Parts: sequence; C-alpha cells; structure tokens
Amino acid sequence: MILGNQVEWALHCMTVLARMPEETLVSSKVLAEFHGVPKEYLSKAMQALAAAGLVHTQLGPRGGYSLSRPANKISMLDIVEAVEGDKKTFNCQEIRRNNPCTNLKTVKLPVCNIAAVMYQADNAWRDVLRKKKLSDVIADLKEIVPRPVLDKSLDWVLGKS
Amino acid sequence: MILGNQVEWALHCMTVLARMPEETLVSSKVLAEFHGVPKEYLSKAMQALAAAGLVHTQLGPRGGYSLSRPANKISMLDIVEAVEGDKKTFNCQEIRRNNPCTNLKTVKLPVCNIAAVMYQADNAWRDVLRKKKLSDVIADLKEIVPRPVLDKSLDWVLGKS
DNA sequence: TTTATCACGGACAAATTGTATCCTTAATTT
DNA sequence: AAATTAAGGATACAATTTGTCCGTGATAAA
Ligand code: FES
Ligand code: FES
Repeated sequence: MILGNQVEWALHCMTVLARMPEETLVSSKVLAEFHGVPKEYLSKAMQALAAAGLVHTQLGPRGGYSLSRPANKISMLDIVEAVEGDKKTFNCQEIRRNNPCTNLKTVKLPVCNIAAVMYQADNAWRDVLRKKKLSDVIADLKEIVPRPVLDKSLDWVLGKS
Repeated sequence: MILGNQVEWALHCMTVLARMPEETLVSSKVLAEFHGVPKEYLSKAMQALAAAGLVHTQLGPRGGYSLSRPANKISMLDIVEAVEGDKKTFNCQEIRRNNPCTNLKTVKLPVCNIAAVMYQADNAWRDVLRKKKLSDVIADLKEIVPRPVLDKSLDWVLGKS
C-alpha cells in the first residue's frame, strides 16, 4: 500500500506553481528539470491535474501550466486524488459470502464491519489531506527552507519561463 | 495505494480464531475453505501473522493456529502491519534535492514539509486501526450478523478442528 | 506564412509488485 | 511407521507502475 512517485512529483509541482506570480506559465520541461524527473512521465501527472481542473494549461510556445484557482482553494487531497484516483485504500472482496455453511451469495448485506473500520481509517487519512490547503503548504515551506534558497529557486524557474 | 487481499483474509481469519474456544487450533486448510481462498496462498499470510507473534502455531496432525494473546490485546493495526509491512504509505524520494540551482545533495535537511503532512495522514490512518481491537471487531460482528449464522459458522469450523 | 515550441494522448517496453502453485523439509499425532 | 500439518523456497503468471517514443494539433514568435 504505497503511493506512487507521481504523487510526490505532483505535490511539489503544485507548490512551484503556487509560488509563481499571476499569469505566469511553467512548462513541464522546466518542472521536470527542476525536480530531476523524466519530463514525459511527469507530463502524465500534469495531465491528470489538468483533467481534475486543478491547473490551467496553455498550448504553444511559452505555454505551460498555472493554477486554475487560488492556492487556499486547493487541498492536498485534491492533488493526491487527481493523480492517484479516488479508489479506497481497502478493497473489500466480500469473502464473507464464501462462507460454506450459509448461503450469502445473493442476500443483501450491510457493509462488513471489518471493511467499515478500514473505510473509517481511509477517511481519517483523507481528512488530514483535505484540511491541508496548498496555501498552508507554502506557508510551511517558508518556515523550513532558508529564504535565499527559496528566492533562488523562484528566480531559476522564472528565468526559464 | 491499495491494500492487498491478504489483509482482508488475515483480518477475517483472526476474527475466526478469536471466536474459538481456548486451546482450539484451526488449520490453514479449514480457514481457506471457510473463506473460499487458495490454501497455499493464505498460508503465507498466516505465516506473516505467526512471524509477528500474533498467532501461535502447532505442527503435526490436528495442528493449526490459535491466537497468541487475548483479542483485546490485538489491534487491527497489528494485523495489517504483520501482513502488509510497516512501510509508510508515502515514500518520499527527496526530489527536492534535485533542485538544480542549489546544492542540497549532501546537506542535512529537516523532513520535507510536504512529506510531513503525508506522514501525518498516514498516522491518522494508523491511529484508527490501532484503537480498534480484535475484541471490538467481534463485538461489532455480533451486532450485524444474525445469531444463527454466527453459531452455524462456529460449529462448522469446530466440526473440522 | 513559416517555423519552433508546447500540451495532448496513444502505443509500447521495462521493471516491479501482487497473486498463486508446487514441492521439499521438519515436527507431531495416531 | 504412517499420515498430517506448518514452514519456506522456487517458480510462474498477472497486474500495476514506471518510463519512452512519436504523431497530432494549438499557438506564439520570426
Ligand atoms: S467481507 Fe470484505 S472485509 Fe469483510
Ligand atoms: S522531497 Fe519528498 S515530499 Fe518533498
């Protein structure tokens, strides 16, 4: 039960976009180089973000991505689900129906109580991510990353855009 | 980020063991038949539970598994981690170190703030499972499953043990 | 208008992980 | 001694993840 790397990539890309001045577009090439990951593959993650409506895309030369709404209206859950899908982490196969001494194959049953707990855990996980907005992430970033590094990074990306 | 079926199997097997009278052993053959899953493969999950010290095993004819401690001392997290491992659901690859305009390759850094939130979510997930004891699961079971079904199942397993 | 740059998206390939079977060994009961 | 059971290694197959390649269409700059 491990999240793919795409999630880490997408989250970091979104923090980059969130720090850009309004109307600035960043191409997947620049995002890929900045994070040291394969451009074509990162592009898939960006497409997922675009499909989820989290980023706006612009084709053509000097095209790229920008946030489609303010960073305080985008949660980490939005990003994770855009890339990873919204399937639950626990997949109940209804093995209780295989019970050989009853005939539960067709009967309607309430959700299995074991699955219910797993879903509850899944929801607790999602709640944390839902409450954390991209704007909060940026705020945290400014706490732990030295200002010069932050500024240099921003300039680097802007210089390529 | 999906848990394997082994987790569902292991959880259900543990509820079966928890309902057995003291000193009763249940073989993997019976557990497999009861849940309608391949015996050899289920056996791997049971080995994991044994390795984690959650069940006691007995070799030889009429051997099998039993809980190694009371059901209120075993949490769902114990079971899930025994089967699935205790790796975090989010695997930070430290892509921030690839930043081309700084040299972070070797520097010591505090944990990335993005990873920190993911770990926090991971912990929230684990907390729910940690708080739910196997004994609670049995109690829930008695709420939602009709008594006759419960009794018949117990008798079926006992009859094979 | 031409050219270069970009996102999009399909097809494909490689690597990793999940699912499942088989078979040998050792322990234990009958 | 014979039958039964868990342990565990080897292996095969399927599914998913990770990554590459290339063609298409949009668009801005020359
Ligand atoms: S039947 Fe799926 S968790 Fe119980
Ligand atoms: S570097 Fe891994 S989450 Fe930030």
